Amino acid sequence: MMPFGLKIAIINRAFRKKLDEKAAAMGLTAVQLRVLGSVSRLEATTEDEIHQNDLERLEHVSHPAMTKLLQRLESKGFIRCVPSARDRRYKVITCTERSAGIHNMILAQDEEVFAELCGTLSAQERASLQHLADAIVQNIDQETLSEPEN
Amino acid sequence: MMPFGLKIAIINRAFRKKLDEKAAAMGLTAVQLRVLGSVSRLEATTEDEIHQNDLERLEHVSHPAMTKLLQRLESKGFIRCVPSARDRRYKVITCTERSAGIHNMILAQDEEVFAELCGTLSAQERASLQHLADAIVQNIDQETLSEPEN
DNA sequence: TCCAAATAAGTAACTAGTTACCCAAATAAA
DNA sequence: TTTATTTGGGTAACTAGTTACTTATTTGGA
Repeated sequence: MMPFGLKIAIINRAFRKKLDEKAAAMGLTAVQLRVLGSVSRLEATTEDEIHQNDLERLEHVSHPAMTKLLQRLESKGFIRCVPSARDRRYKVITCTERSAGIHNMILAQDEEVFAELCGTLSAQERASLQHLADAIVQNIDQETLSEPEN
Repeated sequence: MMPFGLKIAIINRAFRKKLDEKAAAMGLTAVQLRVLGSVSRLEATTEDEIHQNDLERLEHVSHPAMTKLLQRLESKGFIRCVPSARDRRYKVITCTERSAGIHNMILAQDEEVFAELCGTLSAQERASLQHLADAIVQNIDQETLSEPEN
């Protein structure tokens, strides 16, 4: 009887709120922590330069939102942004000493919040939820790929 | 490997985006449509006055966010707000002629978006997803009830 | 009865998200 | 080679969300 859109919005807000409390210990917000985690994870898994563009596509977030996020992360000293030598349109994003290899810690905090939210769910239910969420995200990825006219 | 918080944020954004397209036909945003749906649904299911307070608790949204949302819905002529005669601190919210009984239509649009997002999921998987989301929302409701010190 | 605590709603200032528009650099075509 | 298109990033203006603070009304206790 409660619309699905409302459920998702409530879960999203509750998740962000819980993660905000953990992120505050580093002087960050939940969203900033999540993006920092993505930068650190990409840095650990690819040799390529990381561009703002990549983060926008990964998080399905608009240009200006990512611009402001990265400006805040840079001003707080968690990332560095320099123009690419290969193509000066691109902004190359790297972690600083302060945030190098931080993705494991951030992933652990994400899992803690997930566990808190799923208090009453069995291990099977949690796994099922992760699987279903993956499938939907994959659908969304697929759709945005097939409509590049924008 | 993708953190759950990121999955939820991506799904939430995709849902809002799809619903925004439908809501635009009425000159509303997805969030405004959702709140209007809640007002209309409460109006149809209870005899009590509907207060801003009730909507904040239902949607797990902060005071100021709801204040601004209701101001926009009122200025667009979709709801009316008057102080309660019983207790003038309360704001009584009602649908206008324009929005009376609109909750069924809004729920149908929500279900359409849900179906689009779940394109590749079986009926069992969709039902399972709804059930899991309900359980988490219930957990969140429970927690916020047990910590009223704020 | 009067004053203090509780509570509904509003305001200020901020982060996060959107669309729509601008600029600069690279690419491709004349 | 010069011009036009494409593409990455930035800016403006808005909605939506947050916390922290203020205001006003009701309630309850001295």
